[in-house]
Amino acid sequence: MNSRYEFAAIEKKWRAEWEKNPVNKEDDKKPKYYCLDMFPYPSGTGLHVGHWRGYVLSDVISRYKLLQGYQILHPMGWDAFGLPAENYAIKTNTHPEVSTKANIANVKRQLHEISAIYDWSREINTTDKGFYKWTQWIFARMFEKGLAYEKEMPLNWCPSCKCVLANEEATNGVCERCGSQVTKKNLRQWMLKITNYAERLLNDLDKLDWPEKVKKMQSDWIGKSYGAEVDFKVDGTDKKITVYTTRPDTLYGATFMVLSPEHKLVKEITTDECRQAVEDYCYQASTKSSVDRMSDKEKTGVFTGAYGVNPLNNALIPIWVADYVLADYGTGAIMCVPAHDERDFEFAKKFNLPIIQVIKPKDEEEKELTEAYTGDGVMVNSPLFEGMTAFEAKEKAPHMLEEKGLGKKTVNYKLRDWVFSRQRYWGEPIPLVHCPHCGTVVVPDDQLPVELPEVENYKPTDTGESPLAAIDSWVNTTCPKCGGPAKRETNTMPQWAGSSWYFLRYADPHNDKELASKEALKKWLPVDMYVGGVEHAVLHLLYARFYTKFLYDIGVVDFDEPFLKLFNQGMINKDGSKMSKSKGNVVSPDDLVKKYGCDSLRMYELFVGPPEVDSEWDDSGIDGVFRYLNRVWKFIYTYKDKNHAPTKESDFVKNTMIDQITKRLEALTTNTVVSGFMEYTTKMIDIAKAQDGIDKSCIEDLLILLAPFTPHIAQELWSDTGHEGSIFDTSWPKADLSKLTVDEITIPLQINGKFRENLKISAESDKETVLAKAKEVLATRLAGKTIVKEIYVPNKIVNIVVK
RNA sequence: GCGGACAUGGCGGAACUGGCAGACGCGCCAGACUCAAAAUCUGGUUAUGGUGACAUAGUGUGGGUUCGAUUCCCACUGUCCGCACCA
Repeated sequence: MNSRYEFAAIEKKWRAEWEKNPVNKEDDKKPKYYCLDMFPYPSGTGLHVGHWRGYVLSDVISRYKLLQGYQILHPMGWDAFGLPAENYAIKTNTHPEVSTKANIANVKRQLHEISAIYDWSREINTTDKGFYKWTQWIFARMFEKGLAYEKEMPLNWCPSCKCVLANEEATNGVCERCGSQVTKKNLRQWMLKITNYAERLLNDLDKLDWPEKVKKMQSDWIGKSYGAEVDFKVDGTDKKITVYTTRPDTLYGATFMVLSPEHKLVKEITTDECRQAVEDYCYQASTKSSVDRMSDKEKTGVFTGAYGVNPLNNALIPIWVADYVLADYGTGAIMCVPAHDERDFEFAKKFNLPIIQVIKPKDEEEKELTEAYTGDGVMVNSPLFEGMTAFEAKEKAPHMLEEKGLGKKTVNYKLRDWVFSRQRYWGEPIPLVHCPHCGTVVVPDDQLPVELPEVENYKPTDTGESPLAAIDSWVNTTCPKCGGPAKRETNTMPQWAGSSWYFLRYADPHNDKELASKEALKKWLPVDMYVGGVEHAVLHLLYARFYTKFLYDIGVVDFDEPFLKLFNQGMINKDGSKMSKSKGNVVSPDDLVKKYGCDSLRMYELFVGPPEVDSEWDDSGIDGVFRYLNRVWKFIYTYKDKNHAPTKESDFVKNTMIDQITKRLEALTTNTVVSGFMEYTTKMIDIAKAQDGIDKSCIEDLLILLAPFTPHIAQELWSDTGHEGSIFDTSWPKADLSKLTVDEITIPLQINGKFRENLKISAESDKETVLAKAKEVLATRLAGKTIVKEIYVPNKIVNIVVK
């Protein structure tokens, strides 16, 4: 054993050994633990220290569970289809297939530097034919079950990516990928009925051990609301307008109605005098981008000339058209109660429409409203709800209206169906064929995968058509049903398609008969721990849950939630902002590994701050853990042959260390795990120095505890201290709690809540003894004062209250 | 606008269910070793006053509950995040 910690040689040696003999072996006698990272998209810029954070954490968890006697599935793969990969290819003028391959090679090299226990025999790649065959297979099942449908509607269109976007990809009216402003384009697209699953996606959140923040984001995104649909007759016609409202209690306060510009009754009810203005308005609304439409501060709108009839009191109220009403939520039409809704209030003020108050705030005089009142209160001017409070009426109104045949109780969701087709080359072809006789026909399973053809020109077009549409030899095919000439669907799937189910494939990655065998799925799934960034809270994580529930429904899997526990690691910032190439603040792990070694960097990644919180990267901080590992090396080098019988002291330190490290690791507060290592190692070294030797088991347990964090040095020292084989074949030590008791305790003494002295006293002392001793110690400070109260919290504190 | 999270030394951060604030690390200062430097080791490091043991103040601001508050409650300020006309 060398007296110096030669990390480079040690790490090289053990990495080679572990490549030959992986420490993680399958053993069906053991319980399973599936620890998964959100698989990366193979980016051209490679990994930085921020990426390491999550990968190190999941590896530490995997190795810890391994030592606890589990068989571990800890796989890695590539999310390689989709816009990021394709945009990178276009930018560098390389075919996406070529650039993706090169990027994977580079990122894979970097991942090896982490020395994680990935099972590379299970590596997957969403762009492999053997993989996307099953991505298509799942789509085919959805199509058969009626969950995939085609619809023409105004969609989010990114002019830079030249592609439609799902709602989840266009939050704030900005393209999730490139940051361009999203416009609207009327297109015929494939949709997935994720809304069929809205209720289950919402309710089952309760089952999940996920960060509350992510659950809340999902439930807000699903956006369930309770209310009523109410029918308003259009005066002088036989038509009726159905509105959705969450405040049916305020029905008597409705003074006008608003239809969205896209509402199909707009044309039919508009009077001739108003027709020109309404048509102009609707045309303008249709050309506005969603950003413009949202960012308009002033409300706009036009009167249709028609009137609706309030079903409760037959009052005639004007019907307007305004773009603040969304076509695709509720019924696309609303009743407006300006007295009790902020938006309606603003609109009424601007267009001088009447305001009728139907809720009187409690303990307040009636006065003219200067803003909408949305709180609770007493119902007024509302015969049907006489004597109720507003919130009471809100509860009861849907039912009351239903009984009267004026409306019905309704539930609405903000969640929209998932726009599933993309006008891009680099994605899974949608396995459908359009036949002039048979209509849209799904490609039979035995003809899957529908392969992505190799093309010269993969760049997106401006027409809203995929580049695939230009390849006649690929587009023209025969109908699987009638054998006649037919055309292939030319859109591809969005980048989320593969990642919505990839975690299943790891269980059985080479299966060409099924997406994964029943046995393999039963053995490994669901995922026990999922580690990744919070940016996928409503994208990938929602889609993956939807896919899993669908596969559960058709009997492919026997669980309906894919990820039991989710951990979101925080971002690592540099100089106060997110690392990015353009800011030039990217810290590469490669250099740090060279300078300090993999073990030091792993440990520092965990030490830099609480893992769920964003942290600031400081290069000099790694010196601390590097020094620590050198201290460990020197400690063991010095004392490995100086065994000393266990003492009360050494037992106490050893067992507190085991107890604390385990507790802190279970809580995933890894920064305190590392500080614990430093603290307890120092204490051990002090003991060893004092008695010139140390109980061998102290060293052994320290090394096993260190193994998940710094595997190379732990293994090297394990071998150097005369142990055969892998340290990962040992097991995680258990603290002997009986060794944690002490004879003498130190109790802080306070006077009036302020710390004054410490009292050392036998741990068995009773209250009287402690208080008597305490007063003795504090005697000079208590002289001349009157004791009002004496407080003793056993083993914690003494507080004497004086006047 | 609505909703959520957070606020502790020069810096990153500890403090379990209310009980010695500042663990651990970085940085800095001093000392040891050295011809010297690096590395390493030892000690110090919230502020103010004092040679000193010690005293006083102190966890964004103002209040409250309590013997005792970084921790609980109320109001405010600031930072970050999510949603954003969802009727």
